[in-house]
Amino acid sequence: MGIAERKEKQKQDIKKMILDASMKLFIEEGFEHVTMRKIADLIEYSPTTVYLYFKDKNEIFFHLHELGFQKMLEMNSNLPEIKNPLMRLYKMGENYINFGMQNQEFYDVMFIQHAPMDALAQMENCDWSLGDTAIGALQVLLQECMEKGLIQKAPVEAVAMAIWGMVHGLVSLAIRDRMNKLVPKEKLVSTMHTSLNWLLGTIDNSFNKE
Amino acid sequence: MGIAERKEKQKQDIKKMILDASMKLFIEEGFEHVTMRKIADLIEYSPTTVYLYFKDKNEIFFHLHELGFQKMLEMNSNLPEIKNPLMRLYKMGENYINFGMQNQEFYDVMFIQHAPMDALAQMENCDWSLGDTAIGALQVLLQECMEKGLIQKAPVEAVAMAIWGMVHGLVSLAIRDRMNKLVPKEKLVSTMHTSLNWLLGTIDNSFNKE
DNA sequence: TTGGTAAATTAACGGTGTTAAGTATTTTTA
DNA sequence: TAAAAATACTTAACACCGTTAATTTACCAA
Repeated sequence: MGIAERKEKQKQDIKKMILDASMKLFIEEGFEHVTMRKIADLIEYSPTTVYLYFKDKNEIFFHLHELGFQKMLEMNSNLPEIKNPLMRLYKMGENYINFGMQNQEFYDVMFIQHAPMDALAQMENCDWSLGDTAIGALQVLLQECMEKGLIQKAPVEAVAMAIWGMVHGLVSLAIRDRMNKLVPKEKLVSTMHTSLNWLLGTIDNSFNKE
Repeated sequence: MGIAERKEKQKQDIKKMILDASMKLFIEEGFEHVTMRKIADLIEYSPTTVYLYFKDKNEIFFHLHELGFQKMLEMNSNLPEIKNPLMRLYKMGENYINFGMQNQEFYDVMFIQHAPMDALAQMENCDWSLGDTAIGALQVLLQECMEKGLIQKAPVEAVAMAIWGMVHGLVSLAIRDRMNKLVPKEKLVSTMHTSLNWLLGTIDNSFNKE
């Protein structure tokens, strides 16, 4: 039955077209300018056709949010080659900030917008596995650092939340225009790195010993 | 001219009615359920009348965002009585987290939503003075702590950004449902306090000396 | 060729922010 | 006090939005 296969492939192709169009719209014009009608226009179908491939708009954003995590993962592909876990931690934080600031619309849908979480709440498997995996990786890394005596021992969960909280806080405040006056635009990213380095420096044992 | 005064007062009364209605709506039903028509319904005027008192919806949210800062300031009224600046810093952070978690819709419009900043961008005085004042207070406090040798010396701006970033990151991740699985709901606030205490503990000199 | 199925569309519903034009109402002036 | 001017408010409409029901078109199997 090659016919069924081809049909299935066509279906996947159109799904991809829809996601590509959505991505184009929200990268170029921003989240709030992504509308079902504009998506339909871009792929040259009627608006209702989109609903044959996705349950609703939230589901589309859920898929975009997944693509965002994929992109983020690619950005972290330079991590495994860093042997020193503490250096890996520094780099991980810097990657996070850079990813957020260079892909603001992706960051928005991954960590700020309600839409993908609303879609998630209506799925059978309601876990935010992508996010939980990411924070899990941070916890494992922190654990390794502590075991090797590179950073001060402390409850891993609390430290992980603190670090994630800080980098997310910096990026999301910047994205939502709350840092416009505090730091000049061109120094924003470098100041964030300074803050991150300060935080990691305070828990860095080699730093404190000196 | 008592008439002009009375008219002016009436005008202010209606403005207040509009803001009260908006506040009621967004506290009880959430930000996205605040619509011009619902506001008009609540105050029993036609939708267009609202535009005679506010330029647009963003301007209404700007005023709500101001009221949020006022509420936050009230919550910090217990700070001046704390003589030890380091203890004041702890309390300030805890207040921030508590305010955000107890007034999620206010927090949303103050630090996450675009609306008030969009309104600000179209005003003659484009400074986000409320936000900048708040972060300024944090910087002054940190400066005092450093001068008295209570915490390790470091660039004030970077440390302030790190602390603000962290508490904002924690609260905003929670508000936007990114911590549902990571921490059980009932332990969320206490875990945030743990993270904050961990961060401040690492820079607390009295803590490190022991 | 016909019948059935899958895919896509048209039309519509109820909502949104916002504006232009028109109607009351109130105040000022002659 | 009556007419004119200014103020306050409403009605109607525009151009959107997400979403659904009903309908048409395109395709494949017998």
